[in-house]
Amino acid sequence: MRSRLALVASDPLDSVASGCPVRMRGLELQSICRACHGLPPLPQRRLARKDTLCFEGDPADRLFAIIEGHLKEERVLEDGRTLGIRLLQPGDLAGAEALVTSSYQCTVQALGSARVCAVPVNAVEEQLRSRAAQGLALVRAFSQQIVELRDAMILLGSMSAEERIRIVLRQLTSTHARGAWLRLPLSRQELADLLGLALGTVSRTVQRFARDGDIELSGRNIRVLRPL
Amino acid sequence: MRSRLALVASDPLDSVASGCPVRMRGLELQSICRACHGLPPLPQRRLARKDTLCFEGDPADRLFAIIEGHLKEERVLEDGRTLGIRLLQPGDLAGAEALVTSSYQCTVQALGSARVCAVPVNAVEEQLRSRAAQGLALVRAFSQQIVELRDAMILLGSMSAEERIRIVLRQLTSTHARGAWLRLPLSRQELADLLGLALGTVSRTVQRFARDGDIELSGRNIRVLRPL
DNA sequence: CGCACTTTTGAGGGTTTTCAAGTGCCGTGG
DNA sequence: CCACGGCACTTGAAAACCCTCAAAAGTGCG
Repeated sequence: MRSRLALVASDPLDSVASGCPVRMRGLELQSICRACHGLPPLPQRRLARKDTLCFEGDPADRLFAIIEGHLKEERVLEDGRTLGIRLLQPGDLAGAEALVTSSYQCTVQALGSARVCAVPVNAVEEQLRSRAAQGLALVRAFSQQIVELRDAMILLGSMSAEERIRIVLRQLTSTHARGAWLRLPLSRQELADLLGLALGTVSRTVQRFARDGDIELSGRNIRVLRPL
Repeated sequence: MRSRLALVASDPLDSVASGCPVRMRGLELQSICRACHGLPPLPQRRLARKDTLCFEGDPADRLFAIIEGHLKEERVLEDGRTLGIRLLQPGDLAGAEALVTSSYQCTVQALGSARVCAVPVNAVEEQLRSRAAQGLALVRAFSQQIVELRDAMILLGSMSAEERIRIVLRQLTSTHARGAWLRLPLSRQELADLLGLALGTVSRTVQRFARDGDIELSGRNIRVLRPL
């Protein structure tokens, strides 16, 4: 399948479009695409685990589009605790607030190695003014983000610890076959932050799933035995 | 001030723009504006308390723009509980999911009498294709909504009952002078749903604020004595 | 005035947090 | 090669917080 794709994609534009999760969503923001074609300036950034794309309070001048890898969007509270907002996957956008605020309101950090396009906001705005179709694509992307944030609110506002953890585990393992081992991209603490729980609660609950035979654990590696 | 406005606004377009909270945000979605000028078809809807704009699961074919009044966006859970997502005020948009989903994911209900524009999604999309500037305005509106949803997540995910209630009360009373009486647009139950708390907890906590002398209560009427 | 609805208030119980100690894993350096 | 330290994870006990259930009091409206 992969080789077939390479054969078919003789036009570099098409090949990029099929491989780039951002463009596959219909978004072709000016600078992103220039980067995809390998022309300077390249707004792409490569990140290693724990590298940050932006910190809360930084001047917000870029919109980020995830090309590859997993990242998290989070916020540090006055008392030092951290609350995760959402997980970011290829194709997702971060830093939406750059369009309405002068500083970022979240920290975006890589969970593993990742590749991201950092598009200057004024390039986005310019693009929106000149190419109407882009407006629709970006509006759709944001609309999707709104839907996801509401789901996260349901999770935080109405579910027990067990339900929250079950849902995230289901989500994180959804791409793998039953019984296959996979390494979680998040530590227990990061999971706890994402779910608004205490570290201990996450650890205890995950262990209980394991005792009940739903999953098998080996440190950060996990294997789903029964559907969660 | 009101009479002065009427005098100045000789041009109907201007008078509408200054009076319409949606247009004041730079959004001039086709059908909305036609309605504002009093021409048919009029997509405006008038609502009384408890009237709903849409139910979860309804086919999602319109975007709603709040012209007047307060509404709430909420979701009913499988077990029958209700979780509020956010409060809607004039200028806010609801039903963003219409751009990416075929059915609404929330119920939008009026807290008091309200007036709303219901713009067909395909009119919005048409507008986005033909008038690039609209894209930017709509993207900004959605971006703002994302920021607000993240704030709501912080509230649900990391704050105590007392903090949550303090914040909503602060927000609801922010437009009034200290010491002035005002009627809350929400019942205790609705407040509880919005904050992911139980009715009893809300009532108890609000009473405690009153005992501590921060506020004075008389049923659903409230008066702030000390800054919350 | 009475009815329906909302709000207050109490007691008891369950879930989650906090705090703290212990275990296992892994890379570094002796 | 093994000892060491750091880090992530596990586990326990007590306490805090909030929920559930239930009854009584208050409020608004016909």
